[in-house]
Formats: sequence, C-alpha cells, structure tokens
Amino acid sequence: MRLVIAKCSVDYDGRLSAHLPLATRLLLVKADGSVLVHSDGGSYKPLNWMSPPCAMAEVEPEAHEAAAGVTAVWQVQHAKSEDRLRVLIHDVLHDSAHDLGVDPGLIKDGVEAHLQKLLAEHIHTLGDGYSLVRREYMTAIGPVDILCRDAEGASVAVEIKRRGDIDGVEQLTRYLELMNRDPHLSPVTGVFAAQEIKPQARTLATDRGIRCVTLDYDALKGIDNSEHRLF
Amino acid sequence: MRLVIAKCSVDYDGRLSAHLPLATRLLLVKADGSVLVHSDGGSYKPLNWMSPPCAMAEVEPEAHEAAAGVTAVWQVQHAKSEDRLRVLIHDVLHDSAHDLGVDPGLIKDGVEAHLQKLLAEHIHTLGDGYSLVRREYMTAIGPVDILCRDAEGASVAVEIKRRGDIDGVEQLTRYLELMNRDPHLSPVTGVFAAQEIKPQARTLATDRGIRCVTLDYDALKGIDNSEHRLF
DNA sequence: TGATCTATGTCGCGT
DNA sequence: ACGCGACGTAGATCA
Repeated sequence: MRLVIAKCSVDYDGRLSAHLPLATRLLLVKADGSVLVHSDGGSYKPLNWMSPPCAMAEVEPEAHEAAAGVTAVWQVQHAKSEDRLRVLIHDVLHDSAHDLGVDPGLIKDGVEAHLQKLLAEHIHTLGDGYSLVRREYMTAIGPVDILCRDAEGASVAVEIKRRGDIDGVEQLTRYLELMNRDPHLSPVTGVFAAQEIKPQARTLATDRGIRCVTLDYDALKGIDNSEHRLF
Repeated sequence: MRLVIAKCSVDYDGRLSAHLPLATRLLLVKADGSVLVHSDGGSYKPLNWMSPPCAMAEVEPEAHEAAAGVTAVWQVQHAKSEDRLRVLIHDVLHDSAHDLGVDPGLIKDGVEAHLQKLLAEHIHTLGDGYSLVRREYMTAIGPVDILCRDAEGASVAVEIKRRGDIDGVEQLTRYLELMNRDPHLSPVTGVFAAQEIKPQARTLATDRGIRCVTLDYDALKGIDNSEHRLF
C-alpha cells in the first residue's frame, strides 16, 4: 500500500465524466493497483477512485500540463472496461509504502439472513400454534422470506427486513397478490416483520391488512441460547 | 488527516455487529473525526468505518486487553446514534498527520439527466407520431420523467431508468394509477424505458400493460450528432 | 456466468 | 428533519 499526499487534479472518464480541481488530497494505491482519492472530510466514499482489476502507469505529463506545473501523471486504466482515471500531480508532500499482507476479513452478525433464521426457528413468536412451512418459499416473482401456517392452518407469508420501510410492504403485497391467486395456498395473510418499522410503512401495511411485528434480535438470540442450554 | 499503519483488531457495534481479527491495516482519521479502516485490497469501501458526525477518544486498554498486547484503544462514538467503533492497537508502524484544507469538490457530467433529455428530444423513437408534452411532468406524488402523446393523441407516461428493475415499474404504476383518475389525462398508458431491463421487471410491467423499451444511449447520441451535423 | 437482493449502503434533492 | 430516488452503487448468493 502506497500513501501519497499531493496537490493534484483528477479526471475520471467511464460510465460518466468527473473532474476534481487542483487541491491537496490523499492518494491511496493498494496492492492490487486500485487507487482511491480522498479528501479530509466527507464519508468513507472517495472523491474519485478506480476499482480493481486495473493497472496504474506513471507517465510523463504533456507539454501544456508540464507548463501548468504538473510534475507527474498517474494513468489508471480498468482492465475490463474503458474506465480511466488520470491524476495530475503538482506537489508531493508525502510518499510512503507499507506492506500490510492479506487481511483475514470481516465477520458480521445481525444481518437479515440471521433474523430470518432465528424467526424461522422460533416461528411461534408470531402467535400460538404457528408452524413453519419453509424459508425462501419460491414464487414466480421471487422468494418469500418465510411461509408458515397459523393455528387454524391458514397460510401466512412473512417478509423480514432489518429496517422496515415502504418498499418492503410493496414487496410483500406483490407476493400476497400472487399467492392468493393460487387455490392451494389461498387465503394467504401477510406479516411484515422488522427490527424497526417506519411509521409510513406501518400505516401502509395496516391499511392493506398486513400485520406488523417488531423483531427483537437480542431477545430471539436469547430464546435461542436458553433453548440450547437445555441440552 | 492522520494516517496510521498499525497491527490492530476492530469491533463495530450498531446497526449490526462486526469484528476484524488482528492484522496490519491502514487507519485513516479525517479532520471531522471520521475513521476509515482499510486493508491493502478490495474496493473503495473500508473494512470498517465510522461516519461523521462522530468523536474519537484514545483511551487506556483494559487490563486483559493490555495483557493481550494492546497498547492503545481508539473509541469512536457516533454523535447521533449508538453506533460505536473500537480499534485495539497493538503495534504502530507509521503515524503521520497532514493538513489538506477544504476540497473544492467533484464536478460531474451526468448520465440519467442526459438520457432523459435525449429521449425527450427524440420522442419519436417511441413510435411514429409521438409528441412531447413535457419533461418532469408534476403529479401529486412526484414528477413523471416524460409525458407525451401517441399518434392518436392519447397520453403516455414514460419512466426512464438507467437500469430498469421492479422498483421502477412500481413507481410508474403509482403514477399511472393517479394520472388515470384525472379525466383531463385519462386514459394514460405507460412506457418503461431503460438501457437495461431486468427480466422480472419486464414480466411485471408486461403483466400490467406497460410497454418496455430498451434505450440505446449511443444510438440516441448518434441521432443527436447526425441531426446536429445537418446545421 | 448471469440474475437477483442486501447494504452499517451513501449521496443529493425536494418538501 | 424526513422521504424518495439515483448511484461509476458494491458485494453475496444462488441458479
């Protein structure tokens, strides 16, 4: 990994064109040749970048560029597309290289897949007598997160989101509409389950007769743990 | 901006939990207090991060952490949520600070806006006799990209996407439903125009009587250029 | 490899 | 501040 602090301007041409006027920035060159241009603010997204696979070449500035004070040009070309990044370097304030080795990678916990698994395992939290039919129940327009049956044996489609907003309600509505055309399943009711449900989503769901359930991830994990402890 | 290369482990707790095992990484602290943890590969997205507004405090490692070789702990707390990042630093291989000043920011040359403009200028590519009513036709629930009329004078609402997926079809459906309640406009048919249309989106659109049109950006540009060349 | 879906999405705009 | 749509979305999973 190479770290360069330099006064530079940057041009990107590819899916769109973008230009960064002359200013002091961090240029980060990774081991795979990818380049990130960061300012001293904003978020984790660079001002401009080139993703791997790509190749960086340091070329001579053209005459008019040299005349304008450009001392070096980094030309970064994507390997599989026409995407190109040109960094015109004026002054270099810092330049260092570091060997980092391979990263073991990120371990995540608490994403939608975990919620789905936990709720499927404890489907009775939706109500007494509920039983799981299957997770990822396939329909023509995509998989329903959970299909189960209530105490009376009626089908219930469950859509799970980490954050429940209006899109999720629309999605579940489409599934319900389709599934209710199937005489083997109909009538199918809906449950919209999320750790947090936006007021607008709750209103829309309720208006369509979809029940909203707020999921408590830690509580579900707690049930899981206490049940495991019995064995 | 502070650049630190260090052997460290990282824990994030907030919308989810995530952990990075001990390894050598770049720690980037921006002027606004935000922190990025980068490995020497992958994409422009950091392995872990904390977005502004947030505050970083360097605290003493706990006894068991110190015993495990931790020499310093960065505790980064988001200002408006419970999101927290803890960086346990073992060895520091590099540490430097740089004053970058404020960045003038990125200048973009848009794509979607350009596509809309091109299609509006060549609305006849949708069919003979089509005429433009207006771009960004305002409705109660938002602007329709293009409103035009077909050869028979019937209203046609056009939704333009770079990538046409199911959301775009839903969006256009909402517009059509609303506009068809307006006796001045009704009947309004829909055209879903995109550079690329996903099969599921095409199926849903067709099922709802919405015509799908694949846009060729270069061809539209070509028409544009050849027409310009006439003058 | 292509299609679909999630994301600690982020970003920018309009109300 | 909130909602909504675009993004050079990127990344994972599954057929």
